[in-house]
Amino acid sequence: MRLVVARCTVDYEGRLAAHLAEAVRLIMVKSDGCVAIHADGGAYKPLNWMNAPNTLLDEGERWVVSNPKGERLTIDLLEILADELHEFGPDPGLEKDGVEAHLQALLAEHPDTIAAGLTLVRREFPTDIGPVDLLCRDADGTAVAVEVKRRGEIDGVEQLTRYLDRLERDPLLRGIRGIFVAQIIKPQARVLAESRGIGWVEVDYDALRGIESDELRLF
Amino acid sequence: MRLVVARCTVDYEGRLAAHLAEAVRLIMVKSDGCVAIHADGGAYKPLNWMNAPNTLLDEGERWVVSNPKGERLTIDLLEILADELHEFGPDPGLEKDGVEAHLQALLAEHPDTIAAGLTLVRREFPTDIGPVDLLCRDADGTAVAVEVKRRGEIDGVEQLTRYLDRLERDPLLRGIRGIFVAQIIKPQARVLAESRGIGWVEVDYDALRGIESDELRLF
DNA sequence: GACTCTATCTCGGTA
DNA sequence: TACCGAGGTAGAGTC
Repeated sequence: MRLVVARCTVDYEGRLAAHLAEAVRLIMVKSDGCVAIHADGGAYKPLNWMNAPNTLLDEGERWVVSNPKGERLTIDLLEILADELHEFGPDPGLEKDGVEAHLQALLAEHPDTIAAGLTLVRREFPTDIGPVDLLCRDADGTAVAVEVKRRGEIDGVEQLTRYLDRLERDPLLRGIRGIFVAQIIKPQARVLAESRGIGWVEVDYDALRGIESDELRLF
Repeated sequence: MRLVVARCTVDYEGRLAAHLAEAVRLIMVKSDGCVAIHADGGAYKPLNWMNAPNTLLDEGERWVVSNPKGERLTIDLLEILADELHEFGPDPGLEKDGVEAHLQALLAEHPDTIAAGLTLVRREFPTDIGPVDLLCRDADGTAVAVEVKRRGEIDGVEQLTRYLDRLERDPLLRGIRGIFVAQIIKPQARVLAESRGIGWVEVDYDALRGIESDELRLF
């Protein structure tokens, strides 16, 4: 990784046009060629960047980074304050725990925490516009499509509505109803769900994990 | 900005749990206190980060960054390869050109490029579920709600549908129709729009800019 | 390759 | 402050 601290101006031409007036910034060039310009504040997101694959043309006081899509990042270096190269070696990468996929897996194991009597038919049940998170049956044998989100917002209700629309056309699933499940469901999403006859349930992730670990303890 | 290159392990506990096994990485500490851990490859996004406001507790070989929301980032430094401090000064920030707001402004100036005879009533016309990009009238005096996107996808059609649903309840707007406008509209979005009686138009951003600059040239 | 959806989304606006 | 919508969304997974 090459780290350059320099007074510079930057121009990006591509999906939009953007300009950075003169200031001191960090220019990070990673070993895969991607370039990021950071200010000393704000978020983790750089002011400007160029992902790999690209080609960096180093003309000394001007760098031009361009990629096959026709995007171009031009960096004019007015004063270089530091320029260092570091060897990093490989990175094992990030291990995550607690994202939507995990919540979905927990719910698939314990569908009755969504609604009493619910049993799982299949996870990621396919439709022609994408897979439904959980397809279940309730105690009466009625099909139930479940959409799982970490945070329940209006988009999720729209998504479930589209799935229900498709699934209703399948004779085996006729009469299907929907349940929107999330750790927190925003008021607007609740209202929209209710107005469409879709149920909604807030689930407690930590409680689900608790059930899981209790069961593991039995073995 | 403090730049530390170190062999380290990192743990994040907060909105999820995440762990980074031992490797050499860049630890960036910006002057507003935010911390980002970068690998030497991949995208511009750091592996782990903590935004301001937060507090960094430096215990030498262990840093603990915590924030008021209860998130915590723990960095264990096994070997420090570089540790530098740079003064940056203020940053004038990024100037952007060519985003949706600009497209909307151009279309508001030239509503007839959307459909012949269209005149603007108001930009950002309010409804109780959010503002419609453009409210217009066509040559017959019929109200027309226009949703503008840079890229036309299914979400935009859903959004416009919700607005139309609301606007139809206003006696002054009864009979309102919708037009979905974008630089590129995906086939699925077209089909959905058509199935709901919503019109769609692809507009040429550069051509609109051309009209604009031609007009400026007259002054 | 195209499409879909998640994200510690981030970021900016507004009420 | 919370809510809402845009993003050069990026990135992963699937088909």
